[in-house]
Amino acid sequence: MNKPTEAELEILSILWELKEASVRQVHERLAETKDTGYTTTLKIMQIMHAKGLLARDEESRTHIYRPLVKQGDTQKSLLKNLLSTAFGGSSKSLVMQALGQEKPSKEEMDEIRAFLDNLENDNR
Amino acid sequence: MNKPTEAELEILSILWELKEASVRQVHERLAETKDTGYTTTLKIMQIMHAKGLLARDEESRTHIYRPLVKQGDTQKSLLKNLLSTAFGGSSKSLVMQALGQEKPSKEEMDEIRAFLDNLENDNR
DNA sequence: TTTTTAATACGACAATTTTCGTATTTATTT
DNA sequence: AAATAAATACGAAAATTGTCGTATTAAAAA
Repeated sequence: MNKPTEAELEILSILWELKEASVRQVHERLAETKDTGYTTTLKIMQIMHAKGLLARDEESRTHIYRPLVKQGDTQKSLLKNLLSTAFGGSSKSLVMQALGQEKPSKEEMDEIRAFLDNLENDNR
Repeated sequence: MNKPTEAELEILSILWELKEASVRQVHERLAETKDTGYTTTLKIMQIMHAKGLLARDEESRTHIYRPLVKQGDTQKSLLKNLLSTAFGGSSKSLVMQALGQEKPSKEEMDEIRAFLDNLENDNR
């Protein structure tokens, strides 16, 4: 399980949302926040395909790419890494920092509460 | 505010815990999980010092380093980045993944609940 | 059918990060 | 004092990542 690079993660993120897309579509989304050329996006997506991070459908001239890694799995491994390097393994402090970052809606908070309650009973 | 590199973060992490340490002390901790030479650790810490990430006391022959960036600030910026790239901005899903990762103690869970309650009243 | 447009392939360069060898300096031991 | 040990300084190579120019190929338009 190789950790995706920063640029790869940006692309994965777009594909997780769109499910599938052409290089151009991805590039256009990327261009909103970044200022790099089309061929750069293309190249990175080709590399990701070679690495097994993306599948691609070559039927039509415009290739269509899909993510091959699950968002959840990637999230899990990135968090695990961040937890140990930056948070000294304390999920509590991570969680509180994250909540301070972006306030969730009331509904989401309730979900989190429910999740906490489950966790407490559940013995792992 | 530059994002520390992976190797820098590992070192910061150790220094946040120890408050201050020599290169050798840091290197010995690093060596538990990594297999790189002493001079590599030294070099990176020198670079970090040059960048203003670490302070160093040169009184004795063995220099003593201290972190100059706060753990909280670094956590905040890393989380912000991760949140937008890997979690589509949803702090809820980040929080739930993190909780699933490492189950906090009962006390910690209560703190999180309290934090949630505060957050809900507080309007930001 | 010719021209233009839009896509991929590929290689090479640039930038950043990591790694370490070697020299030098300073302290400690014999 | 000489030899040994332990530290820093420094530069350069290696590895990784990001960038793009140019060639080629395929489709669409004229």
